[in-house]
Amino acid sequence: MNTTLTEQTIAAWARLLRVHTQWQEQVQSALKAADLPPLAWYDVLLELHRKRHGLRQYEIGERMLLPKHNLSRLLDRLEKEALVTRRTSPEDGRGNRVLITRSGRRLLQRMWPVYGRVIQECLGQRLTAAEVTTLAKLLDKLQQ
Amino acid sequence: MNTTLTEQTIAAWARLLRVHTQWQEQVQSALKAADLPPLAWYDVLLELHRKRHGLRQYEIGERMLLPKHNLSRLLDRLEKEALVTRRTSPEDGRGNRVLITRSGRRLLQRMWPVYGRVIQECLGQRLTAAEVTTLAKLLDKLQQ
DNA sequence: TTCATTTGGTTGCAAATGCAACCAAAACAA
DNA sequence: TTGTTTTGGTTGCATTTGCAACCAAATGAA
Repeated sequence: MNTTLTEQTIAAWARLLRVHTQWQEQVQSALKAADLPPLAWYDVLLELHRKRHGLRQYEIGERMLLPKHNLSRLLDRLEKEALVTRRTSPEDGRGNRVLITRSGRRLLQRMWPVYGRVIQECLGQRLTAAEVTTLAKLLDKLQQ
Repeated sequence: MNTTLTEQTIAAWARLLRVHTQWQEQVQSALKAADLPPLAWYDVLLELHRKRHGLRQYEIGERMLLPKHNLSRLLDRLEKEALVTRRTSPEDGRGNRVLITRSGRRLLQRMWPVYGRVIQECLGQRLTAAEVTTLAKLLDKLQQ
């Protein structure tokens, strides 16, 4: 097992952090320019969109790597805008099941073009298809 | 110019975001466990450490991709802990020049081992040297 | 010179995040 | 059964971030 930190490793690390902030800026400002809510809303809605029977709150938290108290209040905001509903869970009296609403799906559809365009501009356009694949593979190795 | 967003591009994008959050969690919790301040403090101090004559505030902001109001208050906190000093700039009456203090450098030295270890664990250890180099190159293409 | 514009930085207020404590239901143990 | 621990989720409070307005010095135009 290699324990020596190299310059290349530090460089890769620093670049990933920087790329991430740039992307974040691009996405958020594009969304704002289109008068759309922040990216986190999209993430929640997308997770829910995929599951016909909704998700438990903790499941969303796991998928999004979001601490529970944080998610709790994020859902408060989404619920206030009627984009999701919280229904007390039949299988577990403590928790609840979160479902996306019709207008939640509509919002998702309005956000995707804006988001997708930024992804293409920041990533798709700057690398060849082969490079993108390589990148995806490397990042996959870094997960979990 | 390629304008079609592929599945691979979306996958790479999503993975980078996820890897970033994981890293962030790892770093911050390691720092906290060692009773050290957040990563942003390290970043500022490192930039200043490299420049004998300090930096203008806006220069730090550019390097860190941090909005100015945000940086302004970050420096307030650092200054309150005597890790940096703000000196009114001789060359420009509006701005100021920020310098690292001796204890700022000491803090940097205490933070680095903790930070470096996480970098090695999350990145260095998980890829071969060649892969790290490839990753660094790809990320470089994505910058700016 | 004078006036308008830009730039570097700060501040007040609202919104979001982190932390710790909390509550109630579920799971486990005796 | 009863008592303890764990789990899912919420809430109060402090810290941080974002936004917009602001100030003063610098730059540029007339």
